[in-house]
Amino acid sequence: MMIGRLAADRIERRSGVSLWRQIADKILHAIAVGDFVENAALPPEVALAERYGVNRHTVRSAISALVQEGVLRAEQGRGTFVLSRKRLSYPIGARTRFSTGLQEQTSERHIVLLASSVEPASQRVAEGLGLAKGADVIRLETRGEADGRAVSRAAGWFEAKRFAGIDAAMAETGSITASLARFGIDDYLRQSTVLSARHADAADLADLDLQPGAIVLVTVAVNVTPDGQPIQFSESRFPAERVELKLSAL
Amino acid sequence: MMIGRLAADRIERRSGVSLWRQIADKILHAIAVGDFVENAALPPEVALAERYGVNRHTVRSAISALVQEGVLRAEQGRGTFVLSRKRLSYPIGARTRFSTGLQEQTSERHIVLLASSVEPASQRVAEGLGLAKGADVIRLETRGEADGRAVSRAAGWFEAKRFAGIDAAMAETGSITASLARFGIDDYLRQSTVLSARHADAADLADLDLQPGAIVLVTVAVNVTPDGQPIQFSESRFPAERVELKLSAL
DNA sequence: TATAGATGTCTATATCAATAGACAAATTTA
DNA sequence: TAAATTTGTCTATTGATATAGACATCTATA
Repeated sequence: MMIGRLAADRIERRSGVSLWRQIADKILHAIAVGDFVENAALPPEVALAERYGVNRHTVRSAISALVQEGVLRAEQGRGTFVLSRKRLSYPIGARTRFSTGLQEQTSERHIVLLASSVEPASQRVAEGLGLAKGADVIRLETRGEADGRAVSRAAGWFEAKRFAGIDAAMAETGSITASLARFGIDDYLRQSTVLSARHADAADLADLDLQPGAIVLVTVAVNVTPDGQPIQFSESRFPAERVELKLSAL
Repeated sequence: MMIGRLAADRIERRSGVSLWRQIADKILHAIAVGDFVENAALPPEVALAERYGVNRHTVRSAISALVQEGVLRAEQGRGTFVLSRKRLSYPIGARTRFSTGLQEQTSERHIVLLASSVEPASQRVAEGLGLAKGADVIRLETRGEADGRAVSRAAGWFEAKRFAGIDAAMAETGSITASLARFGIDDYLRQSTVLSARHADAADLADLDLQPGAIVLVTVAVNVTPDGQPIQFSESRFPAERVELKLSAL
């Protein structure tokens, strides 16, 4: 049998994605995988240019974008250095909680409530929560942050009748778990999670402080009480360059 | 409290991703989400141009790329029609199997063995399988296809000593489950799954028949026997435009 | 059979992306 | 201190990307 060929470090031209963007992505990937080590210097520009088969100026465009993003720092005469940390590993399982899973990887994390509103349930929200379409639901828009970096952006929907005032509780406690506890929910489980990925749109870019072209992981999930009552429908977006999802307790 | 603003259907300029590529991605997304319906006509080019705030010719570039990909069909004088099907929902859970989960969504699916080889275990493979680094492992390179479309591309590693000949079994049966059965493994469980997403690299583009700029979901997983012995370490890539991952039995 | 509405083709122009080469400026090393 | 290495800046050229407008061609419909 033949031996599978290794994936070449090559670049696609005329693809609608500029070479400098592709190379920036490769450098990000190399950092995430550990090929380029934190606090160490990247190979010099001429070496990278040869490695990727492009002009040195093209490599410089990629590097300058990553400097802009805060991933690299260039020093004239010395080299270009990796600043960025490794990706966080966000656990997803039966008892997915924001804070708990990141405890060991970060020194600080919290959830910010960006906005809240009452609205009629859309088709999918109604289905997820087992309500009639159009029933009143409360929507909470939140951002998760860890060590000063945005790591998630989520919308959560709750039945308005049952959870009236959860927006205030969330604003006060900064925790979904603590807010639900005020409504007598001491425990809840992840019933289902659907996962996809796409390019960040304009809203993601602003919310998660990303650069155009970035990728977001998207989860759509339903949380239920231990006896199976749906209590929360949510859609979360994670910046793929900063977060990987670790599916646990399967 | 303020009401969260809706994500605008807007476009990023000077991002390294050309406008036509971004619009092609948006159209793909709209199809996947059901905004543009299968077999129906897209809005006319001038309407799309206005909607996305670009020139009609830019929309035409996006459409012509998708026609090239086989997603759309343009007919002069009539309109542009959606050919592509919805995304498959690939289940991931304790008993993740390729064929079983896609049965109800597809009329035909199978796994192709592309290549196999014996190699020394890398650090992560050795860790995953609980072997010493450098121990001989068998690598199987496979592609999953459903209704004639590539839906996954995977590399699987098995301990060479214990599973000698699994490459031949795989070539013959076209099934990991059936091949493992020949070695006395009647059941196995998904122990862990780590998920990430990135832009498709050159290898992905060729293997999964994607266009540059496409996104792939990547899972790294370990399968174990019911009593916890690791038997398979795998890295799978799924084209995000064709597949979403449904995490079940959490 | 006109006419409106849709895609297809052409020309022209401005800007972005990529390559090429030369040299400056800062830092490290011999 | 001199040389080598590395990032920074500049000019120039080519091709891809995006906009703009005019008009052709095909289809469905009033």
